[in-house]
Amino acid sequence: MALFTSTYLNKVDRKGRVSVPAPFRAALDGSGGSLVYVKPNHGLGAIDGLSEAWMEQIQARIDELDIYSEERIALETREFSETTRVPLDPEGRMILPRELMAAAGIVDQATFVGLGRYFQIWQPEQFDAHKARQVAAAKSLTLPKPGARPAGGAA
Amino acid sequence: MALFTSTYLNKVDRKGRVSVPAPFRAALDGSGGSLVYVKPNHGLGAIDGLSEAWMEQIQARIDELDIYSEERIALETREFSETTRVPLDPEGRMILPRELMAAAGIVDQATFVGLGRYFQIWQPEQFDAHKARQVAAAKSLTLPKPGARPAGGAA
DNA sequence: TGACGGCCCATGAAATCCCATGATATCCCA
DNA sequence: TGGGATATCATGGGATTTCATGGGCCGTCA
Repeated sequence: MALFTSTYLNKVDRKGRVSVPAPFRAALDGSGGSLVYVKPNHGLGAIDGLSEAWMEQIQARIDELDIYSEERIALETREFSETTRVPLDPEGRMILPRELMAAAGIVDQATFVGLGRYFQIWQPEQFDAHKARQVAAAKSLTLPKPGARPAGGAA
Repeated sequence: MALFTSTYLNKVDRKGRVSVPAPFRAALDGSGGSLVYVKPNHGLGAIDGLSEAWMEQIQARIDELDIYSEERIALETREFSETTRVPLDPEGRMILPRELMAAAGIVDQATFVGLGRYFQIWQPEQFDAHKARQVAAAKSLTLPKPGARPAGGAA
């Protein structure tokens, strides 16, 4: 699965269309076709962009939980009920759902941010601020060898 | 996985292209294909060059963390949002992203520095100064035996 | 009918490919 | 082992394609 990396600043035109950065398109194609799943990220005030393959990952993690458990229902609702499947036009553009644009504060520019397995779409200034915070927060974080860390929560 | 060693001074042409030293290319090919991932090294004012295999290592470690955990988001942002996947042309050249060149102070020459598992790209004079400092600092350092050092050392 | 989404076409800038050059390396064979 | 023939490499330039962006037109659905 190709990784989403780097950040790109693109314009949103009058019709609400934005070019998905070509490298992101390639990564999306590789995992299911020319479409994206978008979902509001309420905690961050951004939009999450997911590939078909990643959606399945999320489902797989949810499948670890008991059916009908409160946690599972809450997560299912959060992960899927607000997620929209968005096709790309022949030029590789997507139309951002209006509520998501509004919630993220996006008007005529959008920053696409690669985060490995998925990406985010931000109002440019908000992303700059967010990134500064995250880089500071990650300053002293290290990446242990696989297995060196107690598996988080489920196991 | 072949190691990156030695240092090379190459020209950056008008189009922003630089030849990746042939031995580095060989090492990159061996670990994923004719492409490099580049990432600003803010602490040093240089550019880090990573192989596909190395990036996959990083992703694999991040995959151990809970999705949407604060730690994971911080690391994803730090590791991927500034990292660009750069393909090599048929002659083995790469195009350095403009922001990275600017951040590293590179204009028309670049020093490629092998550092084992990865390499760096420097503005030549800055590297010379850096190297002098490093050699001095490393003078009395030893290399511990495998396993002799506790794993989780936060810098 | 009017808003919206889909398609197609057009444009300039940038990236990519392909070919060419000289300078080193490397090889081969007597 | 010398020395020419052959690769490899870093470099340069021109031609071609991709990419992001903008606009227009048309069908659809309420």
